[in-house]
Amino acid sequence: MKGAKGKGTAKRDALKPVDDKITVLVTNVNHYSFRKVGKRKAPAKAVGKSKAKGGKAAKDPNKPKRPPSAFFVFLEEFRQTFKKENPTIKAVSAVGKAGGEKWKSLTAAEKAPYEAKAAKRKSEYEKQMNAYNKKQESDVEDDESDKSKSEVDEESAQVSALFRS
DNA sequence: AAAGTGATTGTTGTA
DNA sequence: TACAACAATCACTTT
Repeated sequence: MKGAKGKGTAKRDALKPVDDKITVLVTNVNHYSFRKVGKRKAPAKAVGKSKAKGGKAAKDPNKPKRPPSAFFVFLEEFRQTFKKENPTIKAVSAVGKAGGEKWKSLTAAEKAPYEAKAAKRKSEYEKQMNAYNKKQESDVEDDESDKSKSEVDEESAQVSALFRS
């Protein structure tokens, strides 16, 4: 009975806390209203990672993944630091909590570099999406013999994008 | 063996 | 406009 998870079938958060901090910034923010005060996710979607069963959606290795937010960029670095100071702690939950707490303690100026990097990532994402969409159009139907040429051309574009930075 | 889970915040995509 | 879903990570859990 380790019962580490407890819920078991609970997808990601089922019922997340979010009850004490959110109210604060809601008052003045008219643009974005409430940040989803209450539940984050209701349906039980399989995320699409696996599935790979008779279906067709998902399972697109070429599909570019969403660009990491500034917080995630910060997390990448934070994880290393956290791991060094806490080599024994490897739980994602521990790093996530510590990272979130630290992130909030950072000032806008300190977040700036991370946001800049995130913006850059987004730029690349758009570029890759462009290539991905283009591929989709060509991929709908056609002869696979010509596909090789297309793939090579697209890869070159992506590689070039990476070098541009 | 391989996919899923947990925990964080931000951004993207969709209705 | 507002919400749902997903992005990385890694040991453990489940099928």
